[in-house]
Amino acid sequence: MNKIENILESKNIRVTAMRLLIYKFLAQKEIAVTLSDIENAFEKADRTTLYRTIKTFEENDIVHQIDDGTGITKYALCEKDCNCEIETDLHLHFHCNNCNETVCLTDHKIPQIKVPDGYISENVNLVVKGICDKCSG
Amino acid sequence: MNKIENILESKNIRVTAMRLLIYKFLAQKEIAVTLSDIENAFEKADRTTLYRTIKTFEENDIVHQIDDGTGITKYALCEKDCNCEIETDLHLHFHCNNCNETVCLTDHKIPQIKVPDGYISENVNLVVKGICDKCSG
DNA sequence: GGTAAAATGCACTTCCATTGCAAGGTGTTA
DNA sequence: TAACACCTTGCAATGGAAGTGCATTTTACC
Ligand SMILES: [Mn+2]
Ligand SMILES: [Mn+2]
Ligand SMILES: [Zn+2]
Ligand SMILES: [Zn+2]
Repeated sequence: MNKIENILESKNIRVTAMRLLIYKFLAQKEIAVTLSDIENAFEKADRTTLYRTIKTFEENDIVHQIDDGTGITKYALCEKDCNCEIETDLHLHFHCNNCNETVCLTDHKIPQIKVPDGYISENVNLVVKGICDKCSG
Repeated sequence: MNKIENILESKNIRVTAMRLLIYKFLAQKEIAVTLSDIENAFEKADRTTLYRTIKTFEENDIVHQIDDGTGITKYALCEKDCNCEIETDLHLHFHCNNCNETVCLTDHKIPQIKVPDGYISENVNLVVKGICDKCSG
């Protein structure tokens, strides 16, 4: 029934009111959010709590961090069964230069990237910048 | 003879002692550098001057900015005849998780990336993280 | 040399990320 | 249920990097 509780419990994270609220907030958003976004959505809560909640989610593969080049870290819920840490599962991110929103393109996996001899690839970050579908219409 | 002077002049940038020094510093480095790196190399100079010098270089396509995901902006000299702004000329960057250094892989161009219908790609940032050749030996 | 424009240096600000510590909750076990 | 350990939350403070305003110095040009 209460899916979110189950998800948290499956990761051995305590279910708290704050965590449920933040999880719901992330789930309803279709774009990556900054800590400030969360802060604005929960003005009663302390910034530190929100920060540490997100960090807890991140450490437990509930959210992944996105560096879209704006200089501000963004976060988005992982897909269910996603394996963020596996290189072949990495999707690309799109940042709109017009509306400034960043989205996960979860079904656009990052192609295999060749690196020179001697280099070992462990992880790839691919961000495309441009105009999103809402803004290009 | 004095190549650097020529480069600066060709971009209509005044030749100053500071700019020559910083250009030389960047040229001798084979890795991308942070503002702090430059700061440490020129302790007599003011941080703001170094900052604005780099910005001037950047605006005139003498250096390009690199966001390798560490959260600290890095800079590297552009290749001669490079067209940083042209999407097809973009090369990938490699960040070593061991020595923390970031390098331009200038002859590894970024492949064409497909984006969903309605999205327009203007720019791509591709950073591979892993172990560099010096560290993997 | 004199002048205007550009570069430099200093002080200050802003913004985001991160930490220490104390207080409040929760769950567990005797 | 009472005590306890452990986790979570809130508040205050810090740190690092980026950026700005303004006065002073330097440069290019006449
Ligand atoms: Mn994503
Ligand atoms: Mn580069
Ligand atoms: Zn948009
Ligand atoms: Zn290395």
